[in-house]
Amino acid sequence: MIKTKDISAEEKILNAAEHIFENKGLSGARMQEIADEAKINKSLLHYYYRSKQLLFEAVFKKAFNKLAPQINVVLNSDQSICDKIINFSNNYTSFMLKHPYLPNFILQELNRNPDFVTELISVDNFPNIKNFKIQIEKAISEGKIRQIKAEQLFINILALNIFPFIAAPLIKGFVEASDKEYKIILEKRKTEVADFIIKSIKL
Amino acid sequence: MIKTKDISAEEKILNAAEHIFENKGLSGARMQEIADEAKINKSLLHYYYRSKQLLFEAVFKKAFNKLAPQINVVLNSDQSICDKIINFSNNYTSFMLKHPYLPNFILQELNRNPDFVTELISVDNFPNIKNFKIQIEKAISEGKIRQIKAEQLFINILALNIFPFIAAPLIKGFVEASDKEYKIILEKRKTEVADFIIKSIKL
DNA sequence: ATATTTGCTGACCATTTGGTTAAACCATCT
DNA sequence: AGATGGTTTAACCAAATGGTCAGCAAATAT
Repeated sequence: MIKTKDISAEEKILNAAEHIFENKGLSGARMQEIADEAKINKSLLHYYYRSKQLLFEAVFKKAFNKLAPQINVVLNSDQSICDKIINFSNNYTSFMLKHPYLPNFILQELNRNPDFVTELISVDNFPNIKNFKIQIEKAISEGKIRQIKAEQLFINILALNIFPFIAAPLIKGFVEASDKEYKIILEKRKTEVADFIIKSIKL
Repeated sequence: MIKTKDISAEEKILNAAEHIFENKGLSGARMQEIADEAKINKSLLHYYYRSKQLLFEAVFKKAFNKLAPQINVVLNSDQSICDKIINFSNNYTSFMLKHPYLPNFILQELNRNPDFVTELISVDNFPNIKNFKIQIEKAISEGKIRQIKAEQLFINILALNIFPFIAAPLIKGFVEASDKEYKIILEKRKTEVADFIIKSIKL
């Protein structure tokens, strides 16, 4: 039972908008549908957020701010490379199993409107590869891992962890897995992915 | 100079629809916009394709039929595992550099409407993991590669190759790469990815 | 108690959008 | 030349959609 009584209308709207936008995208979502889900009048959407575009941006930024910290653990924490890979593969997959819509939503809208990235970069602590690059180069020169570009390794880490969520419907088809079976496959990836990466980069 | 005179209206429509749908998605695309791009009257869209939904499905199926054969090279050809990985990483990236919109389009619309997969499975040679699974299990028992589930390896191969295209805008932001620089990174992945995978699964 | 601000709603509006229809156009056949 | 059948277009339409506005309700201030 969710207490809907004691959360503000503004919050109810944002929650409803999250749900609808994440499922249907900016252009597929309807203001009326969001109002219905929030169980308030459509006018109230505009009262609090002025326009569909602004409501969407509020939702998008909220979503992005859920993901950015996870990426930053890889790029800007003081863990060892191995720990980063192990922890990220574990934590990210756990998190995503609870929010499987998120990566698809963010990537989709970012592809639709690439200029949006420029806006994101300027604010907050937008993930940046610099520190990670230094760490990787140091580890290579110290003989801890094999020669590899930080960018390529970083892309690989993201790809292996994020892609299974974005491509879920397709992969389910290829491997003939039910929702339940696919969830098991994803669970196994928590350790499988880290293993896979480390086996590839160790000397 | 493209000869637009000698291609049929039906074809012009499909080409225009491809372009618009791939950029804006089903709900974001406008019939009028497609008509404008095809330089024909909007009514003609309905004359040839009846409805937006049917036009979209024609575009989607055409797109999917471009991708399926590439996947099938991995799943259903008689190459060795290594060759498959090397060839797929090389061919797929080359192909995608020419059609960078494709994977995003397909995955997006499949996520929006997962039942669509069910339809796809029934027709044509929809990629299936069975043969690949046999090949992997044989290679493991023969001591050619380390122990690994075929599903997991397959997901990894797809993830490493496809993800960089889907997440392009985001990654560009993280690694501070221009379009040109990012393209170079992708070019390098043609061999980089195969290397990465093989290093991980060899004994 | 009354005034004033803030939260919320129903009715309404202009525009957009997918889709239809009747008529014009045009090549081919008789 | 005239009939025929496929192709193309302009004009139109009903429904949907984002958005506005005047007013009601409820809280807060005076």
